[in-house]
Amino acid sequence: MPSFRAPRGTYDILPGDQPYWSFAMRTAAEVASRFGYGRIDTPVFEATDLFERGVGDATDIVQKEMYTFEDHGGDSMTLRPEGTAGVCRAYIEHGLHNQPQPVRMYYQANFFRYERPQAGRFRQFSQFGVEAIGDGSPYVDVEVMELGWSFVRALNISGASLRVNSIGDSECRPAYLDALRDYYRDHIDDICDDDRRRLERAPLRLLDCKKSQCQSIGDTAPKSTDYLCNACKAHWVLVLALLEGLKETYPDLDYYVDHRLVRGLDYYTRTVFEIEPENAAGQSTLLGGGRYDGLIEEIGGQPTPGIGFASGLDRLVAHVKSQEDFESPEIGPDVVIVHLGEAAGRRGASLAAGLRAAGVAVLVAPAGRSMRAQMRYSNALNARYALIIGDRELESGEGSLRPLQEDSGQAGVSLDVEAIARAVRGA
RNA sequence: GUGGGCGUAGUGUAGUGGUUAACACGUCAGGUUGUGGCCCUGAAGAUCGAGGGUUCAAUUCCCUCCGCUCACCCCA
Repeated sequence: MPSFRAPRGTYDILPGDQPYWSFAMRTAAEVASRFGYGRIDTPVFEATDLFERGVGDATDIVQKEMYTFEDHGGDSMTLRPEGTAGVCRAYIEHGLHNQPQPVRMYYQANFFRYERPQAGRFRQFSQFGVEAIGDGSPYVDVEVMELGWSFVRALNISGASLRVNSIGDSECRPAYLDALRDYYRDHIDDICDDDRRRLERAPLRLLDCKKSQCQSIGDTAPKSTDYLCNACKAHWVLVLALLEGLKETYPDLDYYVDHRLVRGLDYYTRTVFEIEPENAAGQSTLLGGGRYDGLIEEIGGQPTPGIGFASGLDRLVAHVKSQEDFESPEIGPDVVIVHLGEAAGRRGASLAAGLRAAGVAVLVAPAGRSMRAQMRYSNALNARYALIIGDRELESGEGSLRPLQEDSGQAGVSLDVEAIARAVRGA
């Protein structure tokens, strides 16, 4: 056994898997820019306070999942467990409220949470997320959902569904929570132990308990949308109307209101949503987000509305990989130089340098191997051509260029960069 | 943090209370004179996760630990 392995909950992405990742990341960037979102990168770590205040003291993330450390100056720092707090911090810090609102930004980055790994859940994970800050209108809510939906669609993931809900705001939520607690207190004997603990600490979470006994109780629990204040109600109604309108463009948009949809972070207000794959199970949420109208103010800015989502790239890539229709490019070098003898080796090395400088992808076969071995090597790398240089070629000044993607055919080519580059590109 | 499953070469697997732990893929080397893919031959590569125990003897039985994995929790 090797003495070192990737830390628990982390993994290596080897060259062979990179095509899946570049596809996902390229798609994310394309979709985001189509919607007018500009990329933002923020630091991997931030002041611990930012997350405690932004994400919420009471959340599991803050309570037990953060990678927190004290730096040498004595400040408490934390590896970012999510993306929104950092983006909002940047919005405030750089005065982005002076730009046309809303400010639309996206990120693609790694995040860190100390959790027990399982399928689709890692300690270092990758997210593509977007944030639209500075406009509280329902139009933006639906724009963000549309963005998320088209991203998942662009990844060729079919059968996904969009769940939406509204959990109100600071105005109307307290009354709803009271109603919810009252309801569950009446059923205190019927719910599971976990739920009894949740009752006071995180009442919203009662709703998405997976145990069957609790499910049926949740079904008849008070609905947040019945407790919305007038402003939240109007917002919600328009969100639904716009969502319905989206179906003109996306007839397969499978969205539905889920009264049990709540989210784990404290900052969410009003609209929340998730996209799940066809066979949802375990850690399957592909994308989740919502509105966070109190967050900017909470971390020291002017009251500013915002909405966004984050999608789990690790999970999305896993889906892409499982769908067999993904064709990997399988790209080899243009040329592998096969050389016999030291003089030919030196000549080959200098030709390789010249060709690379000219933009041709070239490898020199490992020195000291037989010609047969070098040819096998060229073939194994899926090269387009083998350029053979031995004593004969050195003397005549003409190398043998052998196409490897075809059964036969071999031509002489003058041993200079120009001629070889032309021959390789020519075809 | 709590449960279940699993730990044999780089990868995927087989196997047995007892002499040199097997197979496939991969890697490397050969298959005469300088030419790949298929094929053939050979080689390297495993303290059988670690430690302890039972036994004349353990990779195989038992315990502990570690690791991986799935699920709960929570979330992307």
